[in-house]
Amino acid sequence: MDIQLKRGLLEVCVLTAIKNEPSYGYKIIKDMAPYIVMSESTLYTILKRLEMAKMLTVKTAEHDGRLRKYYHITKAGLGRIEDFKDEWREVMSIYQFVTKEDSK
Amino acid sequence: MDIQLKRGLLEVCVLTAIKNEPSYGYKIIKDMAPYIVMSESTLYTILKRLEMAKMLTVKTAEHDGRLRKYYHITKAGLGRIEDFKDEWREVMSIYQFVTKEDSK
DNA sequence: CGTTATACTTCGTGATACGATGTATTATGT
DNA sequence: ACATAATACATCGTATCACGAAGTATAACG
Repeated sequence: MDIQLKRGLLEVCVLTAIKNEPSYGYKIIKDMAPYIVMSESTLYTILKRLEMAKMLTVKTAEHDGRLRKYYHITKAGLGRIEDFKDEWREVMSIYQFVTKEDSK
Repeated sequence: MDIQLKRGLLEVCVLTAIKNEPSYGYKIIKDMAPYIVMSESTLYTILKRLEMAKMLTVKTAEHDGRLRKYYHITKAGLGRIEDFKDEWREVMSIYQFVTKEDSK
């Protein structure tokens, strides 16, 4: 998928992936894979960015002797998803501009 | 509109704006304004990029004593629009992932 | 005669997705 | 038993790209 097209979607996808229950990096990538593929470096960058923006919080926990960082969505994070949905109207209007058969 | 969300759309919008008839920078911006707002620096950067990619060709012409650079779409440009439409399936699948009410 | 509209250009900057690379541990296969 | 893959996270450098700012120039308008 075109990288430019992904740019507006990745953040919201990550938030969506932790919306219903907290998750951790490795699992987020697997869960999103059927919809959108992202590299680990991208994911962890985004997670850090979302944490800085207080859209999620992090809790480190041990699982089978291995550390996992669980990401929990915040109200700001949920708000970000809603904003995205609102903006989608504009996106669809642009899509229609592109797909409408010639104005002639 | 969120700048990241625009990234995957701008190029295709520009191509769409010259799809039915050749146009020039200033007019393209005006024509697209109802759908998507872009600055002049952005547009001219994109036009140059699309020219390099041979998705459009340029013909300078005089109009009322002022120069205008008319941009004509090429087959590659039309192909780019079609590719975009194909990719839209994926985009919509992502949108549904984001908007589907909780998986519980 | 100044302001706005038309028309295009260049420069620097900030945001950001990605590949490459690295560190560790656990699981699987042969 | 030993190698390979899977799990899990982190960091660095790079390329792409939209944008604001600033500039050049002419025409139209009031």
